[in-house]
Amino acid sequence: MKRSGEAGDKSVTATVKDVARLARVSVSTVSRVINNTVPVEPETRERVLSAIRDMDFRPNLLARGLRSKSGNLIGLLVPDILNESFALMSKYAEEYAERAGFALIIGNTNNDPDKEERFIRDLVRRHVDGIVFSRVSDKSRILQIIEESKIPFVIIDRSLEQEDVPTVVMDNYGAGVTAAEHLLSLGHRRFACITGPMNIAIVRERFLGFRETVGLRGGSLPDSRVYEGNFKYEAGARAVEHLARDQFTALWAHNDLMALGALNELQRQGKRVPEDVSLVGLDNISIAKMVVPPLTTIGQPFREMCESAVDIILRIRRGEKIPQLRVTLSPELFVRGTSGPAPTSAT
Amino acid sequence: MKRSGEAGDKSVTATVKDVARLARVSVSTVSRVINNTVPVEPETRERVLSAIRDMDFRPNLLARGLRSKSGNLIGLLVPDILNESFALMSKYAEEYAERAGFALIIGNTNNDPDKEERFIRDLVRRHVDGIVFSRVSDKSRILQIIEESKIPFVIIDRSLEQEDVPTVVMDNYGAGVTAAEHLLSLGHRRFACITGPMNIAIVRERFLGFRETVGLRGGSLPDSRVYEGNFKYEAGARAVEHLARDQFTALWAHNDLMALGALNELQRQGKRVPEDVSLVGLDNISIAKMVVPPLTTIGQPFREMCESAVDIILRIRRGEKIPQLRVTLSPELFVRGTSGPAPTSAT
DNA sequence: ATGAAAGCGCTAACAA
DNA sequence: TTGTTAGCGCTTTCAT
Repeated sequence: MKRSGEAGDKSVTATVKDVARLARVSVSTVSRVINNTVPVEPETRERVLSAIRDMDFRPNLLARGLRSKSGNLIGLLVPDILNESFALMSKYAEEYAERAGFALIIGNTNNDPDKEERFIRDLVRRHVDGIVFSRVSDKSRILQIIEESKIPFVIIDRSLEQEDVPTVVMDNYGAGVTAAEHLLSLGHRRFACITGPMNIAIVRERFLGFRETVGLRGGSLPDSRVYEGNFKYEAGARAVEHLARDQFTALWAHNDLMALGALNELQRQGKRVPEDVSLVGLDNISIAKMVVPPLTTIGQPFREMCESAVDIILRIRRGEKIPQLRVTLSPELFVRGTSGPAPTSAT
Repeated sequence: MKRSGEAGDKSVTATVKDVARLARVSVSTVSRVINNTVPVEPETRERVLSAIRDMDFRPNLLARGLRSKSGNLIGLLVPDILNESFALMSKYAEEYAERAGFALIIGNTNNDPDKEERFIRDLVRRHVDGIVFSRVSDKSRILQIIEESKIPFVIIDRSLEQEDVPTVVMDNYGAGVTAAEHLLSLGHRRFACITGPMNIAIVRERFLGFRETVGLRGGSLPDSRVYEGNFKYEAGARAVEHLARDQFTALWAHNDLMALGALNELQRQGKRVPEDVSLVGLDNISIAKMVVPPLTTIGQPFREMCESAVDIILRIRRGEKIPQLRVTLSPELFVRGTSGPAPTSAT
């Protein structure tokens, strides 16, 4: 049995053809009504719309995609969906994509360059309208695949050495400045820092902003008080063990997980936070405000970053010129319980 | 300029037609080689494969989907991607889907029934091969849409009143039994419980398993020591405030977030954990092992659940009969630092 | 074992 | 303003 074409036949998905028949117009007119491309006689238009309603017609996105090269789908690649920051990115990106009439297909690359490549290839085969990705690997091959595909793309949260690629990032240098200024304003002079992996560009930027600001304002941050971590909780604890013999009153960790690990180890050592040591994190993850004392931290502007990323994709797609290839957004400081005045005894 | 068809022309995506021309066969033969449908002369096959390699040909999934009703895509709907448990589900589901040759499109419904419906409708329009979803709303409309679409689906993690729907869940009753038995074996007799919202079926099951086991083995759990929470951190703290005047030595929270809130409030009240009160959670989220003392908890078998869910989708798709409509998997107990022997003074 | 041709459901020339 | 028609790139009869 083929489709019957009768009104009210909702059990089988209706097609433009069915709608056309019911509305007594051609399929192209149906298409015109759906897509608002060229004007249609109001009366005809009404007939079509009513037929669409009657049959509960919804255009097959595969057919549309095949024909018009747009399936209203945007791909998002994140390195680790278990990381709350990336889950947040997924959430916001999806919200903005939906608002613009696009669905979002999320790929969790699991920090695996091969998987990242497989994902990109899959997205290309699905002819997505754009790809937003937080890049993990530096294999230029991936960038090449995506550039060849002519699919609009934008890199989010991690910046590339290359400058000619659309990118949306937090002002990482600024985050370092913010952390330093907050602690300096509380009277601290002896600083320590737990960084992320130094081979990541944004990590170096964060550190630079922090160290330069500390230096400029008379604080001290010798190399012995800098610990290179890996963004994991355990690294924070290890860092504090490592820094234990050194005297410092202010500590900035490059993410909240390491800050939490550091907090835990500081307390285990009998140090009071913030009375003996002030601590600042970065990310503003949800547990940050649950620990005791609640963590002072810097929040990334993920909402704005995602909005901007989706917006850039849509602009490129429409053939618009992008005013600035690199969008930099400001971090936000959340002052809570782990930062306080520098101990007066410390000189 | 149309596609050139020359070997090595990778800048424009090659099509079956290009491959056919290069291999000097018809497009149908190319299709046969790709899909291994009917046997192809080894020599011809080699020619085709080599052409595919040369042109870096990858079938357009929209075209394939349009024609064969399968775009190798499975949809996953979760109520909140920020919830680590659902992020974990996304991760595992994606892994198993990829292993089976499918991509996963993740939808974050944000606990919004309307959004859930929009998502389902979108997935239907994309003709996905299956839908896995952790259901939020009880609007039967959604189930109706998805059933009408004839797309294979399975409900994961949340069970429905309806029995005739493919479902994969943890044994929630068993989780309650496990929690109770662990605490009973440590000598506890005076129990308390922080539950999730009682209108959720799995919450009632958890509670039932806990209460029945406690009752059967001579423990006490009066209604005054049962607090209905909402799965959030703050609810755990509130619960403990509420239960404060009551004497209990063992507390089970229906998720880790509430357990952590409870732990925090217990410590604030000066109660020692586990010396005065033993505490058990559920979920085994990553921070569970980071707090002090590390949280004893029950882990959901998400990995197996996702594997099973994807497997069920694929079976239905192949037209196989599902042996059991409802798959129930066992939880796992992780004994850590928040549970210990009942205080001897407590009678 | 292989090829020719039809067609999935849609959009976009091109005509009228 | 509307209809006719030709594909998008693939799979799948139906012949051979």
